[in-house]
Parts: sequence; C-alpha cells; structure tokens
Amino acid sequence: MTDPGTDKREAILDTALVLFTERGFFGTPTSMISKEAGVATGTLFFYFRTKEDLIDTLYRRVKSEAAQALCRGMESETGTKAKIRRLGFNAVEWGIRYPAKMKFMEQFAHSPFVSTTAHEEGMSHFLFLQDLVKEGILKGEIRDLDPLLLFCMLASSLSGLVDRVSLTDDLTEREELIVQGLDIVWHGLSVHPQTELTHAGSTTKKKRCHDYE
Amino acid sequence: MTDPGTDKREAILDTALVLFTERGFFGTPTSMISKEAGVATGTLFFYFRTKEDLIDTLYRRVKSEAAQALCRGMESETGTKAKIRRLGFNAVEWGIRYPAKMKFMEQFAHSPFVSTTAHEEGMSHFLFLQDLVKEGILKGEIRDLDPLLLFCMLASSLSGLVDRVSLTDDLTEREELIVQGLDIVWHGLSVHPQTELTHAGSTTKKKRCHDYE
Amino acid sequence: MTDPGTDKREAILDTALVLFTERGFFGTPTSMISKEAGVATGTLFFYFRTKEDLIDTLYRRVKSEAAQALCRGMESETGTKAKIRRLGFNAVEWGIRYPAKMKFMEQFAHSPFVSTTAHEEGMSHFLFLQDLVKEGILKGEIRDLDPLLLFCMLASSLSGLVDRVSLTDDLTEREELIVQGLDIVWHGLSVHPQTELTHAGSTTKKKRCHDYE
Amino acid sequence: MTDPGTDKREAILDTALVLFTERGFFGTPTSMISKEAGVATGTLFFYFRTKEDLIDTLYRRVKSEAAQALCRGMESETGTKAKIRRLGFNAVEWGIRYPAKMKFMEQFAHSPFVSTTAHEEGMSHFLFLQDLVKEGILKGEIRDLDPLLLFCMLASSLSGLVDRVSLTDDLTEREELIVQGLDIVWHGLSVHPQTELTHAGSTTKKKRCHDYE
DNA sequence: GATGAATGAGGCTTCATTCAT
DNA sequence: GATGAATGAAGCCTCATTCAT
Repeated sequence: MTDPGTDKREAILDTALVLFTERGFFGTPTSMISKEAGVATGTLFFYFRTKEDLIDTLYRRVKSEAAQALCRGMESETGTKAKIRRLGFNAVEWGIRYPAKMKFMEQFAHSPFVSTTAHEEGMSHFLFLQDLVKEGILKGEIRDLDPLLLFCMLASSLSGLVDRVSLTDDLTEREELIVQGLDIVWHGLSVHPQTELTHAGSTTKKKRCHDYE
Repeated sequence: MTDPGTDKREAILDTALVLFTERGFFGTPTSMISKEAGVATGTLFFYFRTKEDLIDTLYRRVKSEAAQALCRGMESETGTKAKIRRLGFNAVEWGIRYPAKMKFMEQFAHSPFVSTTAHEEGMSHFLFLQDLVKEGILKGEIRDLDPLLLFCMLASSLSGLVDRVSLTDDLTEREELIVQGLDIVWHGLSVHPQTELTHAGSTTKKKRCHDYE
Repeated sequence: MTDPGTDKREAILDTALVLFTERGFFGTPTSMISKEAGVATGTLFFYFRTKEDLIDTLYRRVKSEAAQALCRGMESETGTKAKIRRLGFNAVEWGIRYPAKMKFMEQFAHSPFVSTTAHEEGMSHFLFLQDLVKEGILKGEIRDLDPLLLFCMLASSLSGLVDRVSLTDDLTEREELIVQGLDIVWHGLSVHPQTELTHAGSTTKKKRCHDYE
Repeated sequence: MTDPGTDKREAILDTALVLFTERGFFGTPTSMISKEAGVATGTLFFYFRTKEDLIDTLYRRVKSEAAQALCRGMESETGTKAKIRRLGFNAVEWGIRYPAKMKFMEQFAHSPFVSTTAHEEGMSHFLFLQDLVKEGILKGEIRDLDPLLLFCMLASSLSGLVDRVSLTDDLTEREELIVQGLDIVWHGLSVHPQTELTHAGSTTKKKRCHDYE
C-alpha cells in the first residue's frame, strides 16, 4: 500500500525528530538514528547526504507543517480577534499534540546546524502572521505599534502559553488556561481591551467561547 | 591585585561562555577553549573535573548574574506596574548588553548537558518573579488568573521583546520599542488596561515615559 | 551495428581506464565508474565479478594493445638498428597518443591490485623485446652485455623519452626530441656508436632521419 | 639519549614508508600504520594533521635524503665522466640499500596524494643534475642535445639499472651489472664513446674500475 | 539483462581526559 | 600549579557488493 521506497526515509525522519529533541543534534549519533529507525547506517546516508542535510530536511518539514496547522480554519474567521483566537487555539493544540515537533522548532530555531536557506524558508511560512497583524492595525483592531514587535510578542506569548499548558494533563484545566492565555494576548495587542473576558475563572466553557464572537 | 591562580580559571570561564554560545556545547572542543584562553589543555581539567562541570559552573553563574540584574532598583519601586516596568527595562537592558550571556541562557535552558541540580538552582533565582505576580494579584493590579501562567507569559513576552529590540542598532528606536513592548505586556497582565498608552506611534518619548509613572 | 549487450561493458571499461589513471584505483569508487559510464551500479557487477576483476581485465587489454602497437611495422624492418628505431618511434607515438593508457600501465605495473596472473600475462607480450636484444647481440650489433640489463635499460630509457616528449606540444620539437632520444638509446646499446648523429641541434629533419637508415 | 618526543614521530614515518610502498596509499589504513608503529591512533594525528600530511612529509624527506645520497663524494670528482660514474654508483647503491625508499619515490613521483608544493620542493633537490649535464655539454664531454632530455634519460636509465640489479642477490654479479649499466649510460650521453669499456664481460673487478679513471 | 535501494564493515579523524615531567 | 604529549573510544561517512523487481 505505502510506497516501500519512502518507508525507510520516513522512519529515519520520524526517529531523528524524536532523538534530536531529546538529546540534541550533537548528542544524537547517526548510528543511533539508523538503529532506532531499523535501517542500516548506509541507508541514512543514501537518503540524506549528511547529518546536517537530515536536520535541514526535518526543519523545513516541521516548520511547514506547523504553519499549515496554524492556518487551519483561519479563512472562515472574519474579525481580527476571532482570527487571533483561532490562531492561538491552533497553536496550542498543535504544540500539545506534537510536543516533539514543538520542542524541535524551539530548539533549532536559532541553531547553526540548520542552514540559512532552511531558516529563511521556514520563516517564510509565517509571513502571513505579519500580514494578519498589519491588517488588524489597518482595521483599527490592533494597536498601531511596530508590526514586527507585535509579531514577535504574539509568537513568544503563544510559546509561553504552550509551555504552561503542557505542565498539566487535565483537559479541563488546559482549556481554562488556553482561554486565559489567549485573553492575555488579546489584551496586550488590541486597541479596545475593555471588551475583555470577565469570567476568566469560571468553568462554563461554552459561554466563554461566546465572548470571543 | 587579583589572585593569579584564579586568573586562568576566569579566563577559561569567559572564553567558554563566548565559544559555547557561538558554537554550542558539542561544537566547542575543550582544546579550543584552552587554546583561546591561553592555557594548556591540562589546566582546564585542573579547574573543572569534566567538560560538563565547566558548563554547569557557567550556567549557575550566568543565571545568578541575570537574576541579580533583573532585580536592580526593584526595591525602590512601589506599585506593581512600576515594578514590572523596571523589571522589563532591566531585562531588555541586560539582554542587549550581554547578548552572549542571553544567548547562553536561552540555549542551555533546556539542555541535557546542564545537570538537573544546576537547572533547579538556576530556576530558584527567579522565584521572586512569581511572588511579584502573586502580590500584584492580591493588590488587585494584576488579573486574577493562574499565577504560573502569568509568569510564563511575562517571561516569554520579555524574551520576545529582547529578540525584537536586538534587531535594530538605533538607540532611539530601541527605546521606542521597549516602551511599546512593556506597554503590551502590561496591557496583557493588568486589571485596568484603560490607562493605556495612546500615542504609541508618536515620537515624543518623554511624554510616553511619564505615562508609566 | 555493435552488439548492444557489449556496449555497456565497453563503456564501463573505457570510463574505468580514464578514472583509474586520473584518480587511482582506491580513489575511484565503482559507483563513480558506473555513473560516468551511464549504467546502473548493478550493471558493473554483472559484467565484472569484482572491482579487481575490472582492473585485471583492463590491465590485460591495455598491455596487449601496447605490445601490438610496439610491433607495428616491425616485420618490415631488417637490421637491429632499424628495428630499435621503429620500436622507439612506435613507443613514443603510442605513449603520446594514448596518455591515459600510458599512465595506466606505469601506474599499475607494480600494483598489488592487479593479479599475479594478469601481470605475468601482460609481461609475456613483451618477451619479443628480449628476443630482439638477444638477436642483436648474436648479430654483433648490440653489445654483449647481460640481455636482461639491456632490456631493462631500453625500456626505462624509452619511458624517460616519452616523459620528456610529453612536456612539449610543438610537433617539430617533438620530432626533434624523439630523434635525439633514440640516438642516445642506440649509442648506449650498440657496438659501434661511431656512426653517431652529428648535427643534433640542426633543424633539417630529413637529413637526420637518413642517418638512421 | 634520543629525544623521546620525536621517537614516536619517527616510528610513524618509518612504518608508513614501508607500508605505503608495500600496499599503496589507499591500501594502507592509518590504523594499520599506528598499530605497526606501536602508537595510539590519535598519536598519528597529533604529529600529522591528515594522512596526506603524513605522505607529504615522507615524500619531502625521502627526496631530500636521496638527493643527498646522490651527491656523496661528488665534489672530489673532477671530470664529467667521473662525476656521472660516481653519481651512478651512488644512485644504485642507495637504491639497493633502501629499496623501500626507492620504491616510494617511484610510486609517488606522480601521485596526486602528494601536494604540488611537495613535488616541487622534491624536484628542486635534483636541479644540480641538470647543471651537471649542462656543464658537461659546455666542456664538450656530453653531447650537445636538449639538456632536459639528457636529464630525463639519465634518470630513467639509472632507475632501470637499479631495477635490474635488484633482481639478483649475488654481490659480484651486482657489481658487474652496475659497471655494465653505467657504461651503457655513458655511451649514450657522451661525445666520445670510443673510449668505451672493452672488457665488460671480464670478472676482474679491480681492473674495470680503473678503466673509468 | 538492467536497475538502484539497501547493506554494514571499515576508514579517517576528533576530542575528552590522563599523567609524567 | 601548569604543561602538552599521548591515548583510544566513538563519530561521520564511503563504498563494494547484493538482490528483489
């Protein structure tokens, strides 16, 4: 059913992702990757010219996948607030569901082992976020500050939110934290933070969700 | 004046800090450290039992130094807002002034090469931030949300701010960005964000600064 | 026209010859040979059991070809002097025309990668040279010295001559050098070197050539 | 007595020389060299940056040593004939005494593993031979042919002579062959080959030697 | 006949660490 | 305290060869 020629390549990529995040780039011998992936040492170097080529490919793939996850359902949202909320939910959901990929992105975001071109390509997937910010400013919904600053703080805040949410396994608590976190984010960025969430501490999820709409 | 026997130790630590941030832990051979520091290979292992011992020592030192920098002038501030503002300024200033140390902290914050005890010791220096948040909540100045969430988002936001500020060399622009960034942070966390900055895009720095006081 | 099944075999042999001389035996991966020859990796091992089998086949072929080139027109020459002159011209001409093959022979003449049997077979093609020397001795035209010594010095001298001639691209100069070189050789070997070339530096080719006849 | 720090370096060089000539450059793993030399793998790379650095060093050393051996006693000889005779004896003697070094020079004379600068440096040691040839031409003792040609053929002839002499272990036969070979060389190069050796086949060594003087 | 993905032993080199001086 | 030659385990990568298609 699956392309047999691609199976090993995929196995290597999957294994490498986990090992790299657990042990770092230099901490993970290629021999360990191939052994864990169930292939021969040579096979790894058949699909990837070098160890760096492997991490580069991995980086591009994860970045692109993350960007796509962030966009999910975005087009059906209308206002900037709704879009940011959707973005935040997507981000947190993805970060929680794929902790290894999340960690991988954080760890290698500024890594010298990832080539400059891969870094740039990875960054390009997220340009739509800057557009989102700029659009919000034009619409008068987001404060008229440096767009790049808004983008940086939006991104880092979401990352901090994922960190916090990851600390608990309770789904209800998670939901609660996400709502709180996104509210903080929106308060920080928006022009009219008066329309803030007032029942942050409540447990009636449904209701809170309406506040966003 | 200085203990001559400690000079070499210091030289090793200073050199290692720079090299580790530039090239990573595994990317920096101990031989390179000793050569750059102007000592023999054996000397490094006289002062530090292993390479990991060296990075551990470095980590403790930088973390402690960073924490101290964050606190500077904190005791003279009264309100929570003022304290957070002071904290933000301190953070950005330190991050800009010691980019190597900043990068070191980011890079090794979750590194497996730093021992667990060193990580814990490093973390303990920043507990006062959580106290600050809790105190703000009690005083009704910070929103009554999960304190750990507030802490995480405060920390990550400041980190994002430093990232953005580091992208420019223009001192005036930096000042502007810091003011904007801290304003966003405060808006996100505070109970009454109505007292917001309204002329963010203006060039009248002085005035904006007064808004904070 | 040509057997399509043999085309690939020939392509492999041709490519291998060039690559082996350019890069040596160990410096030339079989994968490089097959790629340059435009065939798959497996194909090479269909025609040649091992890499050593390939070089063995190559060695036999080149040696045999070289021997044949040396003999060209030999039967029509009568005296020993004329035969040696013809031999010399043939040798230099072949060495100049097929530098890759020449280099190949020099390089693998004592190589352990070529099997002993191939070496012996290759050597056998040149036994006629020893016969030539012995015949010359019997006829009183070549000095009565150790025949094997005469053979060794004849061969090495011709090799040195090719080396020198290869250094220039000018055809006239080449011709001149060949004549001079063969004269030196003949002076060294012959019983009556009194009939020597006297106008070595002149440019009147034709005349000098007559001296040989 | 001997410098202990240089012992290992020398052991590596000596071992490498033998192994390289026996098995070729690529056929000799560095691990084999270090094991045979009785040092650790790392030690080889402490003294030589790379495997190529090792062969380069070896090449320079052997070439320089060979050149020096060729010159031995040269200054006390007066005529060109005597000098060439001395040269020939020196060459053969050295080639016989150090067959590994001889083979090394032959094998790597055109090797791509030896750097261009090492090749040039090696060649420079033998420039005096060209001067010798030119001087002989000026004195009217050597034929007025292309000096570079004379040099090439002198060198290759001596090499062929060593090859032949190496085939026997009998000292008397060797002496005989050397005398014969040098006579052939001199006949080839000299202006007046009439003064040739006439008793080449005789066994009275002493006498033959006088013929040269 | 022909292909090329897959194998795994083995090569070159690095580097943390030791220890005699 | 300080040195640096010496060690050898381990890492990245190559490549001759096989085999299912």
